[in-house]
Amino acid sequence: MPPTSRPAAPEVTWDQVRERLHGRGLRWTPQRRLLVDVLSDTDGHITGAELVERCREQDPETTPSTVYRTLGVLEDIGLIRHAHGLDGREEFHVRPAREHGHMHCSVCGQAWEIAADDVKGLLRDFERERGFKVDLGHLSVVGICRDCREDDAGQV
Amino acid sequence: MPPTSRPAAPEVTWDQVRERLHGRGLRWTPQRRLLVDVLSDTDGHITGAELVERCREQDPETTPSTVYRTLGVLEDIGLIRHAHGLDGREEFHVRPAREHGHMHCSVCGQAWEIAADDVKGLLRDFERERGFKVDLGHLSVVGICRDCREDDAGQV
DNA sequence: TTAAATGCAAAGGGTTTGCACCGGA
DNA sequence: TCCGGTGCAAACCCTTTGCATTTAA
Repeated sequence: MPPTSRPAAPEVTWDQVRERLHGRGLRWTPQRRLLVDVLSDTDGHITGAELVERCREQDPETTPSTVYRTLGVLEDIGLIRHAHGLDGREEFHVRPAREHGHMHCSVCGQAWEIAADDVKGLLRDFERERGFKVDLGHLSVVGICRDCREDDAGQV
Repeated sequence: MPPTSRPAAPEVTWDQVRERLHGRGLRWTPQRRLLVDVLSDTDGHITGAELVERCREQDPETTPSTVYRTLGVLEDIGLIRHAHGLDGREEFHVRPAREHGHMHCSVCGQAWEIAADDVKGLLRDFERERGFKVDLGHLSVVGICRDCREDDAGQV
């Protein structure tokens, strides 16, 4: 099972972002372009603060407020999603072709993706038994991964 | 399906907390007693800030630092656990006889408990296929509940 | 007696907001 | 032109920390 960072292969045609924005009467600015670029180089999850930092690497003028506001906009138009990491901070990720959740190891901090297929029983059961529509993109399962269990057998 | 707040029925003999603390060379103080009392009146999940507030209702002298430090201690000795709520904030809950996760509706904000039984397939699959030990107490499933789907059929 | 715990006040960190100015369309 | 976006700075909120003081055991 691969760690959270693997080769990108952006699912979204980023050139289309501009049009999606325009379609809603929103604007395409250099700052938004930069953020979109940074996001397109991201395949795993990344916090808002980290995005600010990466944008600053490209353009030191970047200000947090703009980044956070743009994140909101991008989420509104459905290009990114957020979930919550181990520490409870928001983590954004580029909305993939297939929605996925995350699996976090509380020992090593590594994270992996969870595909709908990996939890189809869960999705089905919640739907059937509770009428609850699980938001896969928001699902995060915390626990201890195989490696950490082996490294440190028999801990809480 | 009951909402998150239901009759208490504390699983833990709170009188024993004192002894657990003593057992570790830690102390039983009025402030800790108050927090433990407040916690024992809580069956769902509650944020640190809310705990501070509730303690203040009983004793306006309560200071946040003491509450947060005590929460850490109580978690260390295994009396409470924390997970992350919808907004990513830490939510503490009294460690129940049976560990459980939480199911949050992103529309109405209501939350329900998830028992091991409700997700036994998930626990088993992750164990078998990934060697991953899921931390049920940390599991939170976000989505849309039956009522909200009915109220507002056909929204994102 | 003495280490643990408290209270205060201040720092911290990420995120949000108000507001005047700027600039895509 | 005009409304959306930006940048700045300050506010916010919850949480953590340092340190002198208090207190449980």
